[in-house]
This record gives sequence, C-alpha cells and structure tokens, in this order.
Amino acid sequence: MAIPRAAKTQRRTRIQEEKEEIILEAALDVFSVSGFRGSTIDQIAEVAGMSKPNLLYYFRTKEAMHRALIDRVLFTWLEPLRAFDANGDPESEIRSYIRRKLEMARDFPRESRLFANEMLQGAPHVEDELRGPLKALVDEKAEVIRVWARNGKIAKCDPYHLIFSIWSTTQHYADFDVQVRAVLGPEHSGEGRFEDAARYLEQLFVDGLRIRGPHG
Amino acid sequence: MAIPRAAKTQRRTRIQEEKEEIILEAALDVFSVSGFRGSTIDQIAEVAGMSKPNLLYYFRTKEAMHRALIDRVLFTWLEPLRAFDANGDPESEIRSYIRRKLEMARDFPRESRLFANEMLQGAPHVEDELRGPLKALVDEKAEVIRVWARNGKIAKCDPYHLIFSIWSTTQHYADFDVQVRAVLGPEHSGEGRFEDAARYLEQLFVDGLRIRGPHG
DNA sequence: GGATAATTTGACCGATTGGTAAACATTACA
DNA sequence: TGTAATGTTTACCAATCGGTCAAATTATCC
Repeated sequence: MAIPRAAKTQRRTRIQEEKEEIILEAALDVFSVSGFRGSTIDQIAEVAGMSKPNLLYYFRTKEAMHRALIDRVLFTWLEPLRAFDANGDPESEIRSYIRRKLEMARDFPRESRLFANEMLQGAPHVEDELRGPLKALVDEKAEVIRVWARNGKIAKCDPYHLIFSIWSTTQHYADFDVQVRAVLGPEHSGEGRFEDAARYLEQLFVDGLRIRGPHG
Repeated sequence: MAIPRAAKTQRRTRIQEEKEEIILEAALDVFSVSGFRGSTIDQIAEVAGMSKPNLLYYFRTKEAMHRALIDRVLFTWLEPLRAFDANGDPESEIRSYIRRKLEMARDFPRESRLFANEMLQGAPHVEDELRGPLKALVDEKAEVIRVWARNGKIAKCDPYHLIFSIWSTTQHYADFDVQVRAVLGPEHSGEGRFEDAARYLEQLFVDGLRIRGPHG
C-alpha cells in the first residue's frame, strides 16, 4: 500500500530531494517578500512551476513549508557569528565579521528579508530558537567581547548592543534595499554600494572601538 | 440625494474625524504586524470595534486605508531628520539625532514596523515618496555632513552611509524588538534597554566620527 | 514486463477574502 | 419638528484561501 506523504517515507527519493529544493526556493521568493500571512500556496506553486496539490504532497501545510525554510535559513544565518574567533585579533575579527555579514546581505537578501519579516510579526514561529540557541551563541560571543574590553584591547562598550548594531547596519542593505537605492539614486545603485558600505562600517566600528589616545 | 462616501463630502463631520482616527489607529495595529497583504479588513474592523461595511464607508478600499496611514506616518517619521541643524555643533547634532530616533523607536514602534514592512515588500506603495521628498531631504542633510567633514569638524566619512547606519541601529530596537528581548533575556527587557542603547550608540558614533589625535 | 510504490493532477470543499446593495438609524439644521 | 444628509447594519456576492480526495500517471525494482 502506498504511503500517501513523501515526508513519511524512510528513504528520500531523488525526486523528493529535487522537488523539495525547488519548492523551498520558490517559498523563499514568496515568503521573503510578503511574510507568512501575506503569502499564498498558489503563489509559491506558480513560482515553483508545479500544481498546488503537488506542493502539498511534499509539505503538508503552508506552516510546514515555512518551518522548513526558517530552520534552514536560521542555521546558515548564524554562520558568521559562529566564526567569530575568541583567539583572533579583536580589530580584524570585528572587521571580518562586518565583511561576512555584508556579503550575506548582498548574496542572500531573500534570507535576510525572510528573517526580518518573521521578527516584525513578533517571531511567532521561531521564538524558541531565539531564546535558546541564538541567545546562547550571542551570550558566548558577548563574553568574548567583554573580555577584550576588560583587557584593554578595545574600548569599553556594551557587547550586546555592539552585536545588535553590527546586525542592524549590515542587514539594512538587504532589508531596506529599495530605500537605499532610492536615496543613493540610480547612479550609485550598482553593486559598488556594498563596497562603500563596507568601507564606512569598518571605519565606524574600528574607530569607534579603538582605545583612545591622550589626544582622543 | 445622499453622497454615499464620506470622503466625497466637502466639510468633514465631527463623526468623520473621530471614526477615521479610530480606524487608522486600528489599521496601524494590524498593518504594522502583518503587512499589507497579510492584513485583513475584518481584523482591522474588529480592533476598531466596528463593522466591516462601516469601515468601508470611511475608506473605500483596503488600499485607501493603508495609503492614508503611510502618508501620515512617513511625514512624522522624517521629523527628526528635518530637525537636524546645519548650524549646530556636529557632535551634539548627531548625538541628539540618535536620541530622537531612539525615542521614536521606543514610543512609536508600530509606525516603525509599518514602514519596515513596506520596505521589505519592495515599497510598492511609497516608491515615489522615497525617490522624491525622502531623497531630497537626505541629500540636503548629507551635504551638511559632507561640509562638516571637509572643514575638519568630524572625521571623513560617507554621509549617506552614516545616515543609513543611524537609521538602522535605532530602528532595530523597534523592528527587531522580539529578538532584542530574547537575546537580552527577561531581566534586561525593561525600558532601560533604550537607555543602554542610547549610551552605546552615542559612544559608537561620536568616537567613530571624532577626528583622531596623533595617538589615535 | 508486471507488480508495487511514488508522484501528479483535476475536481472539489468549507472558510475567508475584499467589497457591494439596500434597508435602516441617526444626526444636523432650517 | 420635519426633513434631508449622514451614518450603520444585515444580507449578500464572486474570488480566493488552505487543504482534501480519488483517479490517473510515472518511476522503481524484481
């Protein structure tokens, strides 16, 4: 007898792998723009190029699709912070963290917007992950920064708000892309704006955190 | 013969003023969380405490409601930037701009989220305003900052990205409030977090933009 | 090639969507 | 107070929503 839902099979078929990939790709397109409530299965089905019942064969509900997407995105989204090295040089660690986050905003803007949409709606689907794994990771890295400040390697500052400010400034170029382009005008809306942003942000954070000399 | 829609009347009734206010207040509640597509007239009607056809008597369509709301919010949202004074002291101007923006994130988070939602969706309803009045205002203030930098009053920096970074860091506390609370934990989720943020951000921007002494 | 499992589709369901029509109630004003 | 304009509600509409079902099609494996 046939098992009606692919999700329940033991071994994943080649077709399953492929189709689920296509679906999640389409779902990312749609969810990242309209959020969960504002997106429809029909929209996703159209982008994915398959029928709605066919989508629902792979993901039983709209929620399941969103869930799978969020889980995947959340993991890769934290990669740059995980790579933040306690043993590295503070200045270059912060510098390369900013670079990595900015690269992600440039290369994966949909993922950033999906996450932003979820936050705006009060994180109804991921609050547990925020309070659990996310908080744990941030706590760990915040402690690293605190030690750097205590040892005089960087200026004293609230490590949590430092992390928030790096998040917000970098993700801004993905989430508020339309606004950035509108303000910069068409002549500065090429990919070069990410380089400009990188230069500015590195200056801001590095100078802002540098220990001040007697003339500072 | 009766004019069927209040919007077409010449003089605004007392009832019109009151009801439209109530509706926009309710619409702000709903739109700021779910975005345009994700919000329903029924939701807004329920929050407003009136029937759906009654809502539609004051605003003919969901779009009209959203439009009215966006127009109002966009104007007040730019107040702090308008107040940015070219003749003031650079350091204290930037400092108070950050404070004002942070106060707005604290006191009007729904307005911030409404705006963020619109940006995430690609600004389908306000792209003209972004390219027009918003860009004009930013251009003007960016020129002020550029002159300050040229005259050696602050460090050289890209004025547009400076403005972007102030926007993003301050609005973060409204738009990503859930995340901020989750990471800081319940013990630091009181209103004090805005004071902490203000202290941190002022340090970051003022030190980051201060002209460096020979030991900097 | 045939049996069996996996995949796809069209037809359909009840609930909800944005919005309307017209009857009804209330207000403002002479 | 009467009446015309304004405001409110009930009932309703077609379209779309998330999701189901059974039949049809395709892939897999002996």
